[in-house]
This record gives sequence, C-alpha cells and structure tokens, in this order.
Amino acid sequence: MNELVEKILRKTPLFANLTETEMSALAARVSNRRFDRGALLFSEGDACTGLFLVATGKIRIFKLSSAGREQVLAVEGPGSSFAELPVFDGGNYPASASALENAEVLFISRKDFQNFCREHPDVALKVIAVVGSRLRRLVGIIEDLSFTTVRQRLIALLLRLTQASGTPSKEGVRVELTKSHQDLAAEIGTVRELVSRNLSRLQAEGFLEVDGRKIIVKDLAGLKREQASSE
Amino acid sequence: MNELVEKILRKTPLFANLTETEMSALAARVSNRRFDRGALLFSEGDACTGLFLVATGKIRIFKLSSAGREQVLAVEGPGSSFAELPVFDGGNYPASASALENAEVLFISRKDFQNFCREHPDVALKVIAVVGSRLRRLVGIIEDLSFTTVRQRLIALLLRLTQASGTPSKEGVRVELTKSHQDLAAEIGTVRELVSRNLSRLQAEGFLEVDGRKIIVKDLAGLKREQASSE
DNA sequence: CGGAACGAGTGACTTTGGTCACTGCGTCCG
DNA sequence: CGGACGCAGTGACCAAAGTCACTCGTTCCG
Repeated sequence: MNELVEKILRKTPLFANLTETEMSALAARVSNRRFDRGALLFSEGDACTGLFLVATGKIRIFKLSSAGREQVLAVEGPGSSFAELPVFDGGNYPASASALENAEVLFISRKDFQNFCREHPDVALKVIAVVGSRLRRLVGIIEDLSFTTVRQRLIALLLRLTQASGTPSKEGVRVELTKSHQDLAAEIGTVRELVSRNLSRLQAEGFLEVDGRKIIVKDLAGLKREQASSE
Repeated sequence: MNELVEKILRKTPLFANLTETEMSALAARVSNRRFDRGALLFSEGDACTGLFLVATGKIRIFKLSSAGREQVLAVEGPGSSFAELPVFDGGNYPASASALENAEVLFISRKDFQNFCREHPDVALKVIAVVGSRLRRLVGIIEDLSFTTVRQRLIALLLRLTQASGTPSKEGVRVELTKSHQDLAAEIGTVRELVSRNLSRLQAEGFLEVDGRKIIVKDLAGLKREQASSE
C-alpha cells in the first residue's frame, strides 16, 4: 500500500519533488479513507483536523444556504489537495466537502503536516502557489455570478465539458453528462429548473441536441459567440 | 522618512515582528507613492511588478465587466497589503485597484520581496495567513452573491458601517456615507438605482432616516432581523 | 452669472431568476 | 408485478434585478 500512497503523493503538486527518504517519511504519516458517492467528508464550520489529497474520484467543495441551495466552489480530482488553508490558520472549514463519485482520499493530520512544513520550507512556497490558483478560481466565480446570466454560465460550463471530455462525431461534439441537472445547477449557482429550461432553449435554438444525459454540441462556434455577447 | 516607512511596516501583519536590522534592510528597498482619489494603481491583466502596502487612505480592489459594471473584491485600509499573490506565482493581476480616497502606498518590487522571503521563511508563513483570510472573504462574497438579495446585502453593508463608524444619538445610530451610491452598488454587486430604491424602501419601512449621505439607523434590531430572514 | 458635470431619486417597463405543483419516465427492489 | 424513488420537463406564476429616460439639486469653474 505504501507503494500506492507514494505514487499519489508524487502526483500532487505540493509534494511533487521530494527525495526518496522524505517521501517515505511522509507516506508513513498518511492514512487512507474511502467515501461513497454523496458521502460527506466534512461540513462548513467543522474544526479542521487535517489535509486531504484526492487519490481517485472527485470531491466537491461547496457552500450550503439555509434555504437548502448549494453553490459549488471547486471540484477536485486525483492529485489535488484541499483544505490546506484551515490547516495553516487553524480556523474552521469555510465550506463543506462531499464525494461527487466514489473516491479514495489520503489524509494527513494537521500536526503532521505542520511539522513537515517546518522541516521543508519549500513546501510552504508550494502551498502559496496552490492557494493562489484557488484564489484566482474564486475570483472567477465572483465575476461570473456578478456579471453573467444563468444562460451564459451554462454555456460556459458546456464548453468546458466538451473541452475536457467531448468526442467529435458526424453531427458535432458528443458529451456525456456524469451528473444530474441538480449538480450542474449547484456548479453555476442556480436551480435545477433553470438548467433544464435553458438546455431546452439551447436545443430549440439549434445549438445542441439533447437526449437525456447525452448532449451533442452542433454549433460550437455559435455557442462561443452567445457566451461572449454582452459579457 | 525612513522613520515613517518603518512605522507603517510594523503595522502590517506581514512584517510585524522583524528585528531592527531586518526592518531597516527592508525599509531601504521600499518606495513611496501617492495616488489621488479615483486614480488607478493597476488594471486587471497587467503584469505584476511588486507588492503594495497601504500607508494612508483606502484602496479598492475590483473587477470590471465589459458592460462597465464593477464588483468590489476588497477594500484595504492602512496596514493592509495586497497583490501578494501574483508576486509569488508570477501571474498577472486578477483584478484592478484604485484609490477610494487620497492614499499613500508603499511599494516593494517583486524581486526584492521574493529575496526577502527566501531569507525569512517565517514571512512566507505570514503570507499564507494573509492570503487565507483573503480567501475566506472571497468565499463570503460568493455566498452573498449566490444566496442573498440586494436588499439583504445592503442591510449587511449598513450594519457593517454602523459597526465601524456609527455614533449613537437620541434617535438611533448616525452614520455618514463617505462614498456615492455608485460605490456602494459596486461593493454589493448591483447598480446605483437599486441602492437608491432600497434605501428609500428601508426608510419607508421605518428602519432608517435618510438625509443625503447622513443616515440614522432607527431600528438596529429590526434591521438585523430583516437580514437574517430567509438567508 | 451660466452652464457643465455629477450624484441622487423615481416612474415605467423588461428580463431574468426562482418557486410551486404536477407529470412522466426509468430503475431498483421487495 | 407494482410501488417507491430519483431525475427530468414544463406550465403558470411571482418577485427580484436591471434598464431607460427623465428630473432635480449641488457644486465647481470658466
């Protein structure tokens, strides 16, 4: 198992270039946890116990409103770490985390991680870099929420999905949704119904062909134009 | 002048507890700039040249949409630093900065700051702490934009202002606005007209007494109740 | 003095976002 | 088999947000 753990550690930016001995020292401190799809890793406001690294699956970081709505802040895949910050500043988790798919997660206790950072100052610099990109992403979300419509955000999301996992075909680019409309809605900060409606509308306008969770993007260029207009 | 510079440096969390010699070494590298109210320090997308520290006045960090709307991300007062991040990761500024009031600002070039961090690893830890609180604030903005109404955000802003600079009087707490409705709108992510209308409405409902930029909060408890409801 | 320029208030309207309630379709399982 | 459940689609509303076009004061300055 330590074999596997080290392989993951090498894949995370925070610990990418450590020596053999450093690596196994770290690996010894790491524990392994499994979470089923939908399971909660921690809730907003919980005291922070340590640092998480995604080994397999996807973890969703989100805010929950008292009315029951969710707003996704990040979706982290294999190799990503999260909750670095509360580990450092000792505060509570600012958001909740749940498994978007069945996931394996590595865990390092707060104390162990802090000690490790003290011994390896360059890791602290890595932390800054990781946190930095996280900050940029959050600014992007704020920009979206404040300047764009649900329609534009949905288009942007579709474009990202086709980019990431689309396969070309005769009629256009095919994409398969791996999550429910509910989940999509939480990612772009709205509700299920609006996702449904906007998808229908995009289909009616000829940009898409929707069949359940299979989507064929028929007019990629047109979509991009729609997204840009009045941003 | 070095006297003054060191005094400011001591007040910023990043450099609070340095020794005398460290401090004067740093102070020698610092330059001083003045910006008039409304002046632009840098624009989103500019290459990052260095770190800023506020000496006097207030600096507004904001996003600008292509339609001309603004969304404030932070307002930094004396003792605050900003743009720490791009200094580290070498990226461009993710947002623009302008002076909300006439301001004096200290500036450290990227290279000097990086060298200084390399020599003083504990400063890197401070950077993480500062960036951490910034991240929490951004998450707060996202939460507000995604879950609350303009009305609730305006109330929250008023409550913050009375907290910060309100003076009790016979009829309630007096607050003086130092910025235009336009500016307030940018802070809560909406437009001038909605600020105006919502203020009128809050007055009509008996929570406030508005006279130009003077506001008397007549029912603090009531406002808090309004803010909480359906959050 | 006269008139830009700016900030504020407001009526009338449109668009967008969101809610509620219900239908229909699979799938999973007792 | 049949019903419970989760997910998706949709019509009918309603409320919030935003736009446009004006008016009215101030202030600032040539």
